[in-house]
Amino acid sequence: MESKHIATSSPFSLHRGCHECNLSKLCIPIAVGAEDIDRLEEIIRQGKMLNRGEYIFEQHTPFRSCFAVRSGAIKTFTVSEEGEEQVTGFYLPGEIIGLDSVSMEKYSCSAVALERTSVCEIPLEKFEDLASDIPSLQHHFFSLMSKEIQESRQLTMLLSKNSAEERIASLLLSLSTRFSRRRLSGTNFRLPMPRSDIGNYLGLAVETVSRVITRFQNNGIIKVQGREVQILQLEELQKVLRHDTKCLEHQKESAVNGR
Amino acid sequence: MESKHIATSSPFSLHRGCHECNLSKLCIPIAVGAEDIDRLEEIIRQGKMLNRGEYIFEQHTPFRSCFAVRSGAIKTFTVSEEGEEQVTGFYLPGEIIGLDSVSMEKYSCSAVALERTSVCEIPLEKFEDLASDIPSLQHHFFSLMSKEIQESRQLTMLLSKNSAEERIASLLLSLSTRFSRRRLSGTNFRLPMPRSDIGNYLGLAVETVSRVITRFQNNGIIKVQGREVQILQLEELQKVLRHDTKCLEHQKESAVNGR
DNA sequence: CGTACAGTTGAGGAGATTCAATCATCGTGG
DNA sequence: CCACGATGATTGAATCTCCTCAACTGTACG
Repeated sequence: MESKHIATSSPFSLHRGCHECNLSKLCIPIAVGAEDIDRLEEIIRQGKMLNRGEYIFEQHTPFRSCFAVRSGAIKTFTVSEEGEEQVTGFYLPGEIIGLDSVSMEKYSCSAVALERTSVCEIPLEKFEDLASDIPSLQHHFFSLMSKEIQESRQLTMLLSKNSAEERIASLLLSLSTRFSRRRLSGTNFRLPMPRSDIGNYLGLAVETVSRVITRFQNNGIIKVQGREVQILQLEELQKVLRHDTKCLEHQKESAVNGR
Repeated sequence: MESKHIATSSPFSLHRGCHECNLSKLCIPIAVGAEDIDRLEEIIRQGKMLNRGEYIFEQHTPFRSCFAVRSGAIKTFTVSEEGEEQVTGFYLPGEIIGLDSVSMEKYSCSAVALERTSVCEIPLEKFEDLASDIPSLQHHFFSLMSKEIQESRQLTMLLSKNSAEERIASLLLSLSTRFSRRRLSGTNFRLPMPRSDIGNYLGLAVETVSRVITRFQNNGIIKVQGREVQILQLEELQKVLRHDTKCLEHQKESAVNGR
């Protein structure tokens, strides 16, 4: 269970540059030619390590940098005046955090490591200069931010229109495709976050998350053991998201049928 | 009721440049020095007029430009595969639409005029070149996009954590501050959108929107006549948003008391 | 081996939805 | 200028999904 850390966060990989990073096709370097990667590397501080629970940055502190996740997993969240936490996102290797605070005075959310995690720091001031010089880099960064807006819109839509089942199906599918992109299994993976964070993120009570997951399992769509997830019927999960299927065969009936 | 249009969208103002536009402090030009505004004006197509119901751009068509709203009001929305509409935002003068599609192949949403509206077109390709040349412009544009992410996050939060009353209070307050920014009344204004769009945007049924508005009115917080809104107690509305007050004194009781 | 925390399960209740009917408003054409 | 249909808005009643509260189970860790 801890073994996967070794692969991605060994001391060696930490000090490799963007050239060697196997995430470069997902990350910032994708935008720049080989000759410009060196300039990019110059401004990026590589491979800062964090233990579970450690902060990458904190809400309301001065904004300096975005961060690329290199290994591990991160959650971002805001805390309202009343002290309520709101999870705004989960970030996996190859993804960028801090885009919502670019060109702001202060970070608009906090970011904490959900497990042992390494990140690359992208100081925005220097980065903006570089982006002015390299049009494709500016373009790519616009694109990243634009995607972030779209994803947030997606989530908004999910929350405003979809049932608990559909929301959870959506999250599972999102994780699945994001693992696949990194050439990991899209059907067998470990949830980096506790149920409470899932609920918070999706606007559901923990109990509801738990119930829905159990329901999915009873319907043979997934198999769950703690945080270990196995997607057995990907298509069914997609159907759930499309309002096609409802898996809410309330257990009453099956109970009556003596199962 | 139609008089306000004359002020902001008379043929004259349409062909005035950014220099004279009274929205320049809210819009793009804020970022550039006086000497650079001319270069900005060169690439911006000013004052395109649209009637209510006309599209500024349509989802899935090739992305070319962002648009700054000059007068009127716009709603953006996506249509899912099943044909369901999801309103993603309302935009008032001084605000920019299309940021969620920057550096994308195609528009990720459609934009239609909610009333007679004029917009300025910002062709992104040329704009990116200019942004490379003018660091403050690049910076400002990053900032705009970042704000858009944050606002979308705000909305997500609203939908996931807040009741119907709180959501509607939030929208009213948002409109109020946005009108104020333009030095219009923040307490007396006309809703540019129908209840159905409000409901769709806030993840509520039209009936719920109607009920909550009526409730607010019964509690003396606002006065509503069709789309004309008068905020009578701004502080109370803010309290609602902070979970402080609940205005759900269900009418039952007042009915018992013989009203 | 007990404490703490994460996750599951059950019962009951509250807020929002859905369905249905009614009322209001507005632009249009006779 | 008024009647008309259409769309938008309101109100009521019944239903349902999800939340809350509570108890319980499992698991990690000192």
